[in-house]
Amino acid sequence: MGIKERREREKSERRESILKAAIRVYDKEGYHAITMEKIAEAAELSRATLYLYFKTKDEIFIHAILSYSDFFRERLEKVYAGCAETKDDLLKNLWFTFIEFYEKDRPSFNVTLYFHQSEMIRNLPENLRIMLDHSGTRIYESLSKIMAYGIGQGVFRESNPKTLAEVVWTSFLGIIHLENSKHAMSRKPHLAVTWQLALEMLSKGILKSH
Amino acid sequence: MGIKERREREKSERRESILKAAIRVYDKEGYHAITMEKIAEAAELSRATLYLYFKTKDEIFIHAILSYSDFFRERLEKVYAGCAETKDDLLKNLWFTFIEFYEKDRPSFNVTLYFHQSEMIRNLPENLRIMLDHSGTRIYESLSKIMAYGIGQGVFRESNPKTLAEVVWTSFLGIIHLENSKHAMSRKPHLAVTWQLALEMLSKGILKSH
Amino acid sequence: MGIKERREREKSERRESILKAAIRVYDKEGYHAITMEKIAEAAELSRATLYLYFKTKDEIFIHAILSYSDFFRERLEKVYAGCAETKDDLLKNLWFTFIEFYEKDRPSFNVTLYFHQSEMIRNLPENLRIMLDHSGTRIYESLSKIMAYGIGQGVFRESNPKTLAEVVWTSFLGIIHLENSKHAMSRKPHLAVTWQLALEMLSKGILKSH
Amino acid sequence: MGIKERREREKSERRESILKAAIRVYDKEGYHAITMEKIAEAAELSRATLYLYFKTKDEIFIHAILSYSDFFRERLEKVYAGCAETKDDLLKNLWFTFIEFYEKDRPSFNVTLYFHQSEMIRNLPENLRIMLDHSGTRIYESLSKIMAYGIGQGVFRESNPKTLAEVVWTSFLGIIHLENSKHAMSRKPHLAVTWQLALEMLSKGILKSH
DNA sequence: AATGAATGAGGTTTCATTCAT
DNA sequence: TATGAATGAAACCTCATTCAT
Repeated sequence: MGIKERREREKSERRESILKAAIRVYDKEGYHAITMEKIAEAAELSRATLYLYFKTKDEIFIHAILSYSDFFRERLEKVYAGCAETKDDLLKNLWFTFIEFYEKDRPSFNVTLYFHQSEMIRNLPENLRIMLDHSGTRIYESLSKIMAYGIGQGVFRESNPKTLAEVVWTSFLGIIHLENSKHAMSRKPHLAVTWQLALEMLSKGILKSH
Repeated sequence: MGIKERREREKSERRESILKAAIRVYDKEGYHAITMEKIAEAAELSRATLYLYFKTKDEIFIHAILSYSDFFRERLEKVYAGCAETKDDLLKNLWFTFIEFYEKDRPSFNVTLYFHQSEMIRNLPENLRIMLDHSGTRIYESLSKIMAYGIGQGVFRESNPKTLAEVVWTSFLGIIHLENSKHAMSRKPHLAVTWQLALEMLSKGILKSH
Repeated sequence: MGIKERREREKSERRESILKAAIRVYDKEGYHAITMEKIAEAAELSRATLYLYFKTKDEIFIHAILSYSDFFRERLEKVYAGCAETKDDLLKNLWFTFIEFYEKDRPSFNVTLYFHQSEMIRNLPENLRIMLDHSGTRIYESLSKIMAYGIGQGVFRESNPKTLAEVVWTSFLGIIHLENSKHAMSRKPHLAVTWQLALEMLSKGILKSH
Repeated sequence: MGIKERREREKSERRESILKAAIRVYDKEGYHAITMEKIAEAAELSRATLYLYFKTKDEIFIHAILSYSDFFRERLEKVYAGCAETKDDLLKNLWFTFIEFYEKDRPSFNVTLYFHQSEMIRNLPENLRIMLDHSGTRIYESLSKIMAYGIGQGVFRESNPKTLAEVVWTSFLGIIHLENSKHAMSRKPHLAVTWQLALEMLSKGILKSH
């Protein structure tokens, strides 16, 4: 039935708009300042209505993260699919994919980062924690596949692909943590420069002689 | 008079014990779960007494962090002082200093990391934010000095010392973020392994041919 | 739509009932003893609900006062409107209006008196202080108009109407202060007698002809 | 013994200085803002020391008031003693005594006024309440004597002396309440003018001959 | 489906007062 | 005598969540 489908679609759109509203509020005021009231306001709905779409406040954010993470994973899979063509530039390519992805939707990226902290995770109910864990794990799986490919092709040094994935990805995230911190301190950001050097150092190593 | 000095000492010890108690609570339950009540309990004092030593809850943590950071900086200065003897192993030496420092008092390290998030920073009153900022800045200054030395000695590749400091330090922190997250997810940690590989990759580079 | 109007009306009634509850609590226990808890109890609501209607505790009282003062001013305006008929009895008429008004709702009168103390005023946030000031000022304006009329008509002695208003009104209030004090001391009140004499003394002096 | 007496005297002086400190704090910040801490600071003593001289915070103020009231009563008794010489100017003389007394030490006057409110009285423990009541009563006794004299001498109209005392005294106090309120509202005071008119109005009415 | 109204459960902070030295 | 240190008792306010319409 067309009607039923329309209903579904509308419902789905409404959910989506709530997620966007939540992210918007986070971006403007930070997690602490977020209240259901503010999300509702941003979504132009009433507080009570939010509960028709999500059971709890945390659920809203987890869903926002999941959808965002899925999107990221798809992007990584594309990188993997294009590995053959990239070859020597695989690391560089991956790194730029990170950057591009971050730049496209910083608020969502930051929420995701924020919820992946132990502090947040610990306070999540079991079911949400598991969902979050899965989404994180899948990212690493995709990354690991790429690493494994690079190692197999002799592009990357011999090493455990999973661990290598962690090293590269946490290097990237570490820089973002730092820059966010700088931003909050009202200090000048150096994102591009730091990323550039990080990539270089990861690529060729910090030590001059090897 | 000895009495006055004893008083001073006791007061200082009491402050210290409150800071420790706060860290302990954080370690066990996380920031969200912390209440003055719980800190008081852990310190075996009444809630009101805490306010004799610190004006607000955040102040407690900031002071804990400052004292911890100072300690770290001293450690870094020692590394700097011993640069000449280290020479080629400078990066390795630094990295192990990080690890050693982290291992010695994880809870304090984690609190520090936690408060350096934008989320926390944003919600700090001006004065505490500035204190926190200073302490962070000084760490980077010490690190930068070491980097500058390494670059000057031809041990490290030509690069901006400050940026290099950021790259190395955020690599380290990124891994800790990851491991904390794993811990919260009840997953198996690989700290040592990841650190090891990260050091290797930073040292020699990820790419096989250069 | 009728529904919307009903909602509005109910909301307004609920506000009113909270104001009444607050006054009731004040009357029974005095300002010091008042807590949001007690007001809530008296209004048969939860503490949190009160905050849906008023932002702070003081706001509750200020609104009670404002509505009461407005009412008083209307009453004074009626006296003014009827000045012509009253003529020689203007002062007496006014004085009985005071009494009647006081008698009708002592608790509200006393709250108003209480908040007009410097002590209370000083501790009010700017916005509430201004509201309170306005309401007080308007009372004096109405009174002054009446005085001006009386002076113009040659009923009252030549004098500054505003100042005359202050003299008469503070005479009345002074007596109430005294009686309240007696009441609190569990001593016998003499309100009627004192008022009577005060009026007499004021009359013989204020009236031009004797 | 001289030593014992010196001790007594010092103790008494110390008490006095605490009372003064309390009044000073009240004058600067108002009753709400007063804490034992602030009084102690103003008296250059420690908080605990205050309790060596006064059992509770309220006791401090009550004693300040009592001493001030006694002083006032003495002043009134002098007026009474000089009644014969004053004769026709008795009311005027009395009124100026009020003013002079008020002007000499406004803070003390205001504290006294403040504590004579029902709100304060109600929250006083039995014993202090009684002390306060006595002091107030004695003032009225003195005033009544003066009134009775005036009536007896045919200067004042025939009336109940006690009631007349109340009328005159509350007229005066009412004006002070008003002026304090104005002050707190940052509005221009008219104390002198209002007093002047009040006296005039009271005079022409109170005096038998006109 | 949408919402206005209501609430329970806390958390931070302040202060008068006590007590051991 | 003087005081530093400690505390119990409150009070205000916020917010996620539920419910009746």
